[in-house]
Amino acid sequence: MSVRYAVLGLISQKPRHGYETRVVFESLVGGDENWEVKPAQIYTTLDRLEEAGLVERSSDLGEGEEPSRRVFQVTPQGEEALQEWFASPVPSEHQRDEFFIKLIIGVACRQADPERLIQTQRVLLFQEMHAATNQREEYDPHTEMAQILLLDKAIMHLEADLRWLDMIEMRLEAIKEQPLPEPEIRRRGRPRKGEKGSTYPPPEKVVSPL
Amino acid sequence: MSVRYAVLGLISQKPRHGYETRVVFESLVGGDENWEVKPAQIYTTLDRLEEAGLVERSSDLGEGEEPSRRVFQVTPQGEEALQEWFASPVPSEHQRDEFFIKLIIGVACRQADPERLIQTQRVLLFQEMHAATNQREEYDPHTEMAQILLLDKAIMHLEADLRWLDMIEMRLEAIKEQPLPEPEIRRRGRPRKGEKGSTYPPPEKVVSPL
DNA sequence: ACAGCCATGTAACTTGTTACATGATTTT
DNA sequence: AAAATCATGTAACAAGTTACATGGCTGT
Repeated sequence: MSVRYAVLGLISQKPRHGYETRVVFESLVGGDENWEVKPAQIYTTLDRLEEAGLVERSSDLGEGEEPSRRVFQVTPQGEEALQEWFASPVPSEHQRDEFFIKLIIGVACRQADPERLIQTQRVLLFQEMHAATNQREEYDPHTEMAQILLLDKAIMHLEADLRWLDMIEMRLEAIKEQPLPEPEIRRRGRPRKGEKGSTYPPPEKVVSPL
Repeated sequence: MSVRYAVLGLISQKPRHGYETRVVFESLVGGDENWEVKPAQIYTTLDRLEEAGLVERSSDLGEGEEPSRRVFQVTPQGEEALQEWFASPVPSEHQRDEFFIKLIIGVACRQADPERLIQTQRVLLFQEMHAATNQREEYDPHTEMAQILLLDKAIMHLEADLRWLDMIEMRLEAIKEQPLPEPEIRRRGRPRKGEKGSTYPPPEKVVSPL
């Protein structure tokens, strides 16, 4: 969801074609090693933005140069969508930790050695940490601050993941003893008199506390 | 990618049908509020696992009960795939921070107020932190350790995000002064003699340092 | 018989990736 | 002319979400 609006924003700043959009985006965000955007994604997002009416083909192609490149400019609706995007905060992604589910299921099915799982995971995290801190030092704090900040975030999250791995290891014995839950499985059809309601509740509107 | 193998693992532990898989998975991971899996995803993944030959329809349906439910069991290839999954660590997700790209582009295009962006983001993070810590206290440490651990991870990441937001705020003046980069845009066609290579390099095989 | 409820699908859509074709331009 | 190189595109796929239809069972 982020690339869509990033592309829209870049085009709103100035009409651009696909390649230019990609190159500017990647240089903003430290492309090559950090946040790579595949060319195909740029072109398909441009198509989709155009289809949504947020962007349109620009007829003026600079100085008559550059034929055969589709230059896009933003439409009023595009500007509007962009403002909405700016106005709304970004919710954290839900907690879908693949490692954890692997550990839990591996333990519950007794098909994997938990110590080994944790160890290989830790090795990978250390490698990633190493790579991130090394690369951080290669950036110029003056001209490449964005890249540094992004790497800082990655490093902080890696630290958290490592500490979390320690927490898991400390409670490993307890985890091992946890059996696979056997929750109530219901037949098809309407529940009987005493049976409780759905496991899959309707959206539960959470009202903002502010 | 995680749900695919989670489903495979649960089925390898014992033949199951779609609903049972979903309910067990959610109860493993603290479903309702934490890691929700839509029914549709379970059924489609089951179809895909079957198509991939990792899972097959089980003919024995318990005690002759339960007709009209597709019960699946794992195949030898499924077991194999599962072992591969267990053996390989989970790489951290790449750093694609939507808030950050929003901030950078908003600043560069002078279309958004950075202080306001940061403030609304911080408010949301605080809310999420509050919700997470509150919910953590409602779990029973003995029987719902998995849910607690997942929430711990979420909390640690929220802490990191809040600290990171502080870092960004401290460097905000510097960020504001950074102009949109204007990298070299190349024409189509082969580059001229002196021009440097591609912005989009082939995969760059990184050899593990171990 | 009918209404309500819920598991079980199915279809369409979204974001993103992989793999491959096409086209322009320059070097050899 | 041929090869090299890269931008531009297209098609197919993957994982996940949303919306909606279907079918089986129970209560009234």
